[in-house]
Amino acid sequence: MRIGELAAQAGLTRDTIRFYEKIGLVTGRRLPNGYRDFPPEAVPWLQYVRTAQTLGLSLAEIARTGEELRQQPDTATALSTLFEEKIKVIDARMAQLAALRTELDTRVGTGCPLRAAG
Amino acid sequence: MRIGELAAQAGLTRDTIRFYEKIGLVTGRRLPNGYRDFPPEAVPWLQYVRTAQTLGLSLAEIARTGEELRQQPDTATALSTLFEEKIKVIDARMAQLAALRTELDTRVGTGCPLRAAG
DNA sequence: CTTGACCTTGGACAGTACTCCACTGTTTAC
DNA sequence: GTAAACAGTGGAGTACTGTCCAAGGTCAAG
Repeated sequence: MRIGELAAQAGLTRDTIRFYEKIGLVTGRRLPNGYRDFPPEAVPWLQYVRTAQTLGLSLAEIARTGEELRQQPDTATALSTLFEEKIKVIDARMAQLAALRTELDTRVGTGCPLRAAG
Repeated sequence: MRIGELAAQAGLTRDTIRFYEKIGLVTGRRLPNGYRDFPPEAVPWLQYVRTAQTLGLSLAEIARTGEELRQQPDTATALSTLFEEKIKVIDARMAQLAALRTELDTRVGTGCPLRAAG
């Protein structure tokens, strides 16, 4: 798959994919003419990258994840472990938000002291 | 309150507060000697800024919130409205995370196709 | 009256995540 | 065989959110 098709399928620009390749977030082969050639798995991988980004992970962290994945002998197990970890991250973040929500909720109607300070 | 005390109470550096002032996120008067002088309300305001940041709001958006607050005649009501809106943001984000969690959950143990694509 | 803590400004620098550009080469369609 | 669509490179530029520094002014304590 060439860069244009990957870009279209992953919902990114070609420039973004070249940037991702530069920082090691995706890897691909080269065709004899020099064009990049990506495996089909690059599509779900980039979708996962998006997912991980919305979790607040930096691209560097996500790239590290990819590294680890490639070094695992049992990829399926490694993936499950990875997802379980991500779920923990989500749970922690949701708890954080819930606490924030409670805090704001109690402030509604109280007129707390933020007046004119901004 | 001078900048150092505000920084200490809000858990920020002086440089950060100067930066926030530059982008209109906090405002203060000046003492005759040129030192910045912040009102006590700046402390909870900056704490709110932190809160809003963890909600994923940019500093520009938060600054706009502050602007709006200052233009409201009934600040208590305006604040309640504001908090209610933030709670909606939280709820939306939590729903998003919950969906993500479900997605990852179903993938655990299935060995889906991310193999070696990173 | 000096020392040290605190304050000022302006500007440089950093890290993240892109985004755009010019210029050039390749492939595809007509 | 030529034009359009696609690909490559290198490098500059952008937006955001700070962080650090140098050079200097202010103030309280001893």
